[in-house]
Amino acid sequence: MVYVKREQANENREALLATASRLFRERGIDGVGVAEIAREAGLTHGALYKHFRSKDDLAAEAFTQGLALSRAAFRGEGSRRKRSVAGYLDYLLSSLNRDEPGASCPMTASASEIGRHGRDLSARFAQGFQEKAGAFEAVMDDAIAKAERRRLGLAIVAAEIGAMAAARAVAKSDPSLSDEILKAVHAMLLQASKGQ
Amino acid sequence: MVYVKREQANENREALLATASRLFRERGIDGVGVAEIAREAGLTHGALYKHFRSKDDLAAEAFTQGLALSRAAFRGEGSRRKRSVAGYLDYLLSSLNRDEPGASCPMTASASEIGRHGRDLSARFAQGFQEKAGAFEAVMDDAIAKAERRRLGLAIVAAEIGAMAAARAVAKSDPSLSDEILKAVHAMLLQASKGQ
DNA sequence: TGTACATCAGTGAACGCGCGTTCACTGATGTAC
DNA sequence: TGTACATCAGTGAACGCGCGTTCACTGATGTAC
Repeated sequence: MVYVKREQANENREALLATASRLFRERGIDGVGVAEIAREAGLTHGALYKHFRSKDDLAAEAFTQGLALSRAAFRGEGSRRKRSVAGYLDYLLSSLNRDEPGASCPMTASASEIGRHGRDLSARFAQGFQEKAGAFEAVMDDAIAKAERRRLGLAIVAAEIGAMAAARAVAKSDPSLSDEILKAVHAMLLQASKGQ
Repeated sequence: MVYVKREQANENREALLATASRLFRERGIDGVGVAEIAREAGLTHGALYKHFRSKDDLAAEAFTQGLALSRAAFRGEGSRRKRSVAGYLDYLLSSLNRDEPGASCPMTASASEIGRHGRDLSARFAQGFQEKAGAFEAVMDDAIAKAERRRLGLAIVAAEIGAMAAARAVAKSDPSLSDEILKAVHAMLLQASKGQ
């Protein structure tokens, strides 16, 4: 494995990104070491530094990669899920999503950590946030004023992030409260998305 | 400082709790070491283990202590802030609150981390969450059905947590987006709290 | 197409460092009589 | 109230461990002629 073709090297890089992305979402950036990431990707930690300048760099790239994957899933590419506010909320606020943080949106999984890291991660979060809000705007009723749709898009995404974080936080001790939170936010956001 | 009266020992314990609570909110539980906490509280790390069984134990106690303090501030004890949904939201979703995570609600500061720690922290979070939701229920219009008030209370608190996490996440790279998020969620929640 | 050689992904030992936790020790504090 | 002694908060050295990062080395891969 020491001497690899370019193609193989690219695959290794992708494996590092995918592994890092998953583990960071599951256990937090501070909760996972580079050695473990490299090992799970089938490499040694030394190789990791041939692909990324630092753990912070890896975290930033992994965040963006996770965003891209979860965006594709969210928009329902290849699925028959309805592209509507209700359809999006059904997906985002499901218990399935709650129970698999490693496969879910990195913004949702790491919300309260991002502010403690560098400007780079912050900018990537901001980008992802606006895109997700834009997806909601795009499926809202045209009768709602543009500025109001923008406001609602931002608020819905923020609320969805909070709902998932809270639902995950209480899941271990109070599963029924966890479900209740998801349903309560779902109902409130669906109502709010119709405008006043 | 080695030989202290009971009273002094209690003060030291409180200092450890207050320091831990602040630092955990500012940098995350995984982001702060016990040595630093003890040092900032004016003790050595050895002393910390006379007051708490482990770092996890300290984290749980610090979380509850932070909850109690922030609850008092939130409910506006000793202030002339209005006890209403609008008054609560003004306070919780302010840029002041955003910029001082070390003094704000521990649920908001650590939302996405709690799910990765033990059942104990989860239960404390759940308790704090329900209390905060209850405070909102208590100031909502009586005309709204009880079950609906409960639903709204939970949804509002979840959304508020998400709004603050998102606002903090983007603050470093896009301060105006950060403000926009806080305002958007404020408007949406105020509207929602009036019932349909 | 063949040859000569720079590039480069990957290895694994090593770096210094800080982590959470334990422990022997100290002697003032607090208690029991 | 005085005395004898167990308790107990705090110290600081030490534990093993994992952290992020660096580096000398390897030799197949890819390129330049």
